[in-house]
Amino acid sequence: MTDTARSTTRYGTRPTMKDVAARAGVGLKTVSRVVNGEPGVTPDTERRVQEAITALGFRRNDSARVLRKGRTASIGLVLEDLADPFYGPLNRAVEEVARDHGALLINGSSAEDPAREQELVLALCARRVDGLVIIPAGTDHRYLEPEIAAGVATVFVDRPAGEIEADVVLSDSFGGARDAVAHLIAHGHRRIGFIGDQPRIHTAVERLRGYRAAMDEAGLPVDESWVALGSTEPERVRSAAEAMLDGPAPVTALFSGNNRVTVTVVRVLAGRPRPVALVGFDDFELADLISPGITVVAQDAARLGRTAASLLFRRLDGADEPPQQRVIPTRLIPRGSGELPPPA
Amino acid sequence: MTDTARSTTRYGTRPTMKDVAARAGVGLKTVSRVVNGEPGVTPDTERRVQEAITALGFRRNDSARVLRKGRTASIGLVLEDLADPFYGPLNRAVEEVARDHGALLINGSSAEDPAREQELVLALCARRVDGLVIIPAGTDHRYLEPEIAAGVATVFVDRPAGEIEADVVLSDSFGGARDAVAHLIAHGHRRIGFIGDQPRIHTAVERLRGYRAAMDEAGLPVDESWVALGSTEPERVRSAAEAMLDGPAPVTALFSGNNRVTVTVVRVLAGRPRPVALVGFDDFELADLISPGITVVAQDAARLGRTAASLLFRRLDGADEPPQQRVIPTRLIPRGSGELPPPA
DNA sequence: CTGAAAGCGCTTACAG
DNA sequence: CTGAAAGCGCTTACAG
Repeated sequence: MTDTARSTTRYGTRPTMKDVAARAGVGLKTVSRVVNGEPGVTPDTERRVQEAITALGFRRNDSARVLRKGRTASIGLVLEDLADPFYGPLNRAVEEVARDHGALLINGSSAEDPAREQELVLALCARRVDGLVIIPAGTDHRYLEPEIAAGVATVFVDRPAGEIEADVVLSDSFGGARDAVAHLIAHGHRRIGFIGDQPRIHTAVERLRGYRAAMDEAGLPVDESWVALGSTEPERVRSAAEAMLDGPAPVTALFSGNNRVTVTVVRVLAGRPRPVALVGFDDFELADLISPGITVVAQDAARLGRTAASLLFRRLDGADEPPQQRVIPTRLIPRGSGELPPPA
Repeated sequence: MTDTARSTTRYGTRPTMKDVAARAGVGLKTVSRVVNGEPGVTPDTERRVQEAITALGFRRNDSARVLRKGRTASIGLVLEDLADPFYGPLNRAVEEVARDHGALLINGSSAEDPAREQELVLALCARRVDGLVIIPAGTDHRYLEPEIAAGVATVFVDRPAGEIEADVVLSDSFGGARDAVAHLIAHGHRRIGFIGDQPRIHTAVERLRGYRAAMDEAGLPVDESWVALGSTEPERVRSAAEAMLDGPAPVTALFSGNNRVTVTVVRVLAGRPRPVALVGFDDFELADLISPGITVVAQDAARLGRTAASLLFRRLDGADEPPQQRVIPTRLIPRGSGELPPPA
């Protein structure tokens, strides 16, 4: 049956309310009432309509409905990479909130490319999503102004919007980084390296600021060879780490600026005879099972997502407050690698 | 400006082609031509229309377009949990293929709940997605028959569809499990335990079948206390592992049925004095940095996603072949834990 | 090169 | 309790 049915009814042949109405011998509006569970239909009429619906395999076309209703009951989430485990819990948290509000989630990766971010965001606006949760790749979001003015609720997460005022939900990158570095200092380190993400990324800059603040508060000088911002490609991170460890002013501890950097640094350190202390920004699975366990500054990615999505739906429910900034605290989790002392 | 503009133009006040036409002093169809880059508009007219578009902040409403065009240029992906790192690369791969075909991706988690899967899938059908990629939670997909008959292309991934014929892309669970267990046997083990997912999940059953086949081929008996299928909750896995290790016929090696099981088993083994061999189904980040490195049977999740999405778009492009089944090979990666010998 | 009319599948506003 | 008409914002098919 499948093949024939498929080839003959393949496209555009779905039954409509009009078809159901004709088959049930009622008006269009009556079908609409039954489909939407509105009152004012006799049980007998309702039954006839239900039978026609079942017989024809009718399913309401929500994209027609949307056109009349205004709201699409869908939101967009633009993040950097759907494959990055850091974004999984955030993604899921946004989905749960959307689901609670009866909305679907359209997802996309910017691949850290501002042009791709813009293309994706504007495609979502063209689909008339009710709102957007954006982890920005770009630094200029003025392209969103007409959309926001037209009523597209927009919340930025993890990094702030550029050149426009908008709601934003951030982790405490500065505070978390300062805690991490202060932790290493408290364990006796004086020469500490920082390997972070590209300097155009807000969190990288904030974490560098936290690193400098902790060093400064302890009265420790920072040799500029101890700071390396750049891509998170393994080769770049590896050579940055090696330069710091083997350079003229070798570091005794490293602070890595995000989970991708940490992973590479762990690999580099695993191949070395002498232990080097390490604290990483971002937690990751099994960090406690490596030996020593990796001390991290954990972000609460699920809470980041939940907070952003809740804010979004508050806006959609009509909240008309000025743009807000929410900061989610981080948590230092000691596991061993950050408590290693400097060599005697 | 933002606040006033937002509160006055908040909803439903986006400019339409009609507004653009009025402002540019042209007909509706001319605006449509300019917006869609169709030929047959003089440069001068085009310029006037473009000016009106910019002045009004017009953006074409794709959801109206969709209603006329038939295709929505969107596909749905229903997986188990957006937060699960295993699905990240699959998700991203599906997105990339969708993007190559100009389609957006609507995402959702079934939370391993058949009712929620169905609800989500039917909501996607109501939105008239062109196609669906489904990692099924349920075992009866007859509810999809009218949708498939109406032309919704559907591809199942990771687990087959239940009670209907449909395209499916699977990892070689049976072969991978057999390889894993044969590997342990080759390293001298005779008493090997298997801790897997719930028996209603197809992959769990296939992997159990692979386990039994390998044992059988080696002429080894299987004590039924060595097999435990069930939830992947840490408590369940922990007690299953402990029962096998401390029971009357203690195992010397474990084969864990998926990444969540493996993670818990690694934790259990880390707390034990005597080394126990382990091979896990599914690779995970940093598996090589734990000591010993965790030997795994790796699935190619990205290829799973890419294959499924490509098949989907082939269907959308009119391919009218009978339902296909594609099997993606797995790969055993020895890292140490699977090469541990049994105690002397 | 340009545009008026009809229609996609629903909901809204209204009348009986 | 029921339904005919108008309209959401586009595209299609056609005419000038």
